[in-house]
Amino acid sequence: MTPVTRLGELERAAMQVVWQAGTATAREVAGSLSDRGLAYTTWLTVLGRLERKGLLARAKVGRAFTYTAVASREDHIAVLMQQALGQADDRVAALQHFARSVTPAEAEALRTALDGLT
Amino acid sequence: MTPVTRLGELERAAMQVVWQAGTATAREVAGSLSDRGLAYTTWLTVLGRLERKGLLARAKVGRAFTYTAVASREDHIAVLMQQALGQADDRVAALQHFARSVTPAEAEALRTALDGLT
DNA sequence: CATCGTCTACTACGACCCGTAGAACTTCTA
DNA sequence: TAGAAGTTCTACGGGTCGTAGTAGACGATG
Repeated sequence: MTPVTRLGELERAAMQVVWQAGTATAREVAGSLSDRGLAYTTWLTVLGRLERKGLLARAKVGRAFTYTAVASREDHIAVLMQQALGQADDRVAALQHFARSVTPAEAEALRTALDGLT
Repeated sequence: MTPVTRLGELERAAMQVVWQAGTATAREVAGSLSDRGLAYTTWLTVLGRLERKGLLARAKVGRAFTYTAVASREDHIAVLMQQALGQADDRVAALQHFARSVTPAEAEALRTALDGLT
């Protein structure tokens, strides 16, 4: 199982912007991350790669493309966590270890989320 | 925060062997994974890289080195999961999503693990 | 219609990672 | 002391990622 999602630093940054914005053009992403001082075409390349990887979808709006995340940030993270978990020999044991690594507030949130499962 | 652990396929396989065995020499790892038909020195390189990455520690025993995992598999996995979680904007929301992605049995295990927290 | 600004596609390069392994050096051991 | 076993060093080829230029498409504008 080749890891579904192997992102670089720039790619992750771009995803964050798109997730935050819901939808964004290349220019908006570039603007949002202009503190990095990178060329506009760099972001075009990054967004293109993210699309090829299936993380973003794009649609032409006017003259430009608009990028949207295929999965929500939370879903994406859940996939990553499941991927990590997939390396476990004993998934239950791994989950128990993980449970011990979250903050009390997060533990509480997890508990209620688990209780909320139908 | 540069991702602490970015492993390749061979590296992961070697880690699995070491975790399983508790401690292993290069030859033992090579033997365990001999179905891959790789040269002994390939495994030496892989183990060396894992040591450089801080995942394995080694100690001379007789003429050969013995490799041991620095962290347990479960701890390692918990770190990976936390790393994924670290990309969340809202950790609680991400955890809730994750909770919905585990099997019922795992949910049950998680619940009891959480209840067992002091 | 000619031109300019915007946007995209294509191409590229260097750094680094990983799979893969040979060559050479060290060190027991018979 | 020669051979076996083990290790270190070096290296190469493919892939990913950061980074960006160039050229081409398309629409607006005088």
